[in-house]
Amino acid sequence: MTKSQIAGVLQEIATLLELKDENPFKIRAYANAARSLETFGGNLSDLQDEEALGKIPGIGKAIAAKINELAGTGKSKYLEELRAEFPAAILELFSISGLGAKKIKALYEQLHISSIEQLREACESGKVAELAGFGETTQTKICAAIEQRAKHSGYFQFGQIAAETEKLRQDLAGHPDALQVDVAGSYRRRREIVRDVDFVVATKKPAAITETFIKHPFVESVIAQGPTKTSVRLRSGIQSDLRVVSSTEYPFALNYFTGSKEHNIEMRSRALQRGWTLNEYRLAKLSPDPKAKKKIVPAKIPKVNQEADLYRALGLDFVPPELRENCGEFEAAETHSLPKLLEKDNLRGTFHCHTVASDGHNTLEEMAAAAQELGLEYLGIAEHSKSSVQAHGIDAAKLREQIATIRKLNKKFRGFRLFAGVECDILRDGKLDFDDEILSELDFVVASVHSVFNLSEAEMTKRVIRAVENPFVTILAHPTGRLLLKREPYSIDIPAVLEAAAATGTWVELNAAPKRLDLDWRWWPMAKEKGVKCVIDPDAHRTERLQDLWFGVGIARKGWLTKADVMNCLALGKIETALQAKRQKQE
DNA sequence: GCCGTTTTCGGCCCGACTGTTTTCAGTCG
Repeated sequence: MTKSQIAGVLQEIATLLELKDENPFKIRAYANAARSLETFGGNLSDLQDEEALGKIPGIGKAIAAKINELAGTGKSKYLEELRAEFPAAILELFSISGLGAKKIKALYEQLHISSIEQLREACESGKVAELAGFGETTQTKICAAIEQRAKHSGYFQFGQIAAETEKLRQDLAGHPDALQVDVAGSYRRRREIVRDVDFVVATKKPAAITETFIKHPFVESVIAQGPTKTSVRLRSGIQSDLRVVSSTEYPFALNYFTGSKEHNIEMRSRALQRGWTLNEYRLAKLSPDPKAKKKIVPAKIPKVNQEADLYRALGLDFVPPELRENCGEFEAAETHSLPKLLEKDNLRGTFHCHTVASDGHNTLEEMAAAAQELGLEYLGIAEHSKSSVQAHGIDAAKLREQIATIRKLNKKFRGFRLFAGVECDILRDGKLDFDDEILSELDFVVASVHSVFNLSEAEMTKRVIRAVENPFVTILAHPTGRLLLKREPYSIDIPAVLEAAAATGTWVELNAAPKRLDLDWRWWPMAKEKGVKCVIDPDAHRTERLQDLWFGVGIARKGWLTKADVMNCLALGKIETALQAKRQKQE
């Protein structure tokens, strides 16, 4: 079982414990452990090493033993016992918004409802409204939530909602009573998948801001509305929450609603250690607890005008939002060792773009012009190779033609260069789709898997490593092949691939297309530790998509990467040297 | 079930909104 499958099992245990009305802290322990395991970026070669597992925060003796059992046998006796108590489909009821463990338990015990279909029938026949604690309104809301769920999965790719979000933010910021406006939440943390969009607004006239928000043309319906908090459904299907606060409260609200939840918990516990309590409005002195054995004398509360002041008050350097996942940022912020993260302006060029020669929509000239407009000094063209028939992959003759055209075009440019490359398919056995002779004529080679995704982990890993070991391969593209919300990554041993990339000096791509964002941010700290270099590519099939680089920068920042870790931060002269050096390394 | 610069026991983040209730439980983030 993989790390993330095991994390899934731990989460399922937590959910089932909730249904059983178990001790809430026990439930939280399992949920925390699941998340902690999922996001743990450190070296964890052996999931059966209980001692190493126990060192992961949130995982103690009992859970370490269960992980060990899962890793060894693929099963958990404890999980099976829990599952036996409820019908399997009952878990899907948790995806209906407005339903939690208590209500689901009541529906199951009193109406024997254990699936969404049964729930819909019970609502339609009016039985749900008759239950104690339920009513007509709840019944109607459940019906609406079931419909909503059928229409949208509830999950959105960051890139799907970015434009809408930025526009809404601008419109709120344009309101004369809006003093400060930010998007908070997972959007601000640049998560690849978001469930909602959170706005925080500082104002003296909360009602006016709320009114503007709910009347915005993007808003489809109002879910909840109060004096400080409003929730709506946008036309795209995503939920959006607005919080309106005063200017003094703003830094606290922004910090709180940016999260992550785990980050907030740590922030609050750090406040408690200082004798303070932290909420979304302020830092306040704890009222003395008469039951406490030893008294904490609260320190004086410093003035907080912006988020950075709050971090300073808690003995921390400012933590960039992308790092707020409780994955080591506190240790680093405390010891002044947070990295200076990559900025968008650090990028000097990019690779891996397509043109009309394969499945792109623009010409070489158009792509080059668009890249220059973005201020880039170089652009690498990498059409699909002949095996990718579905993507109109090109053969050696056509590739040679393109090389010649690129060389000719380059004579016309000043301070800009096109690099001739190819996105060469990695065949089933790890051989490349072109022979070394033609690869050697190119400036760079991107290697990627586009077929036969269902190999075993061992076979897939061997296949990709074989490609990485070809001296002409410059970049390993989208290393897991995932399509967010659509296709799972193929099974592959990423640490082993990173090891091979480090040994051969092959750059690993951070594919910036919002549907990919691959390699995932969770792997980059390990990649960096192994000495692997990153390259951020938009995989653009049309000129506008060059701007996807922005999404890639967000993910690189989440992966703790700096300018020095990303190859395409090199200026034109230096990248030319680096491309040559990569080849000479093994020739 | 986890955790410890005070701790191996006794805590565990905290508030908004809703609906069904007459003071609060459930859900959500």
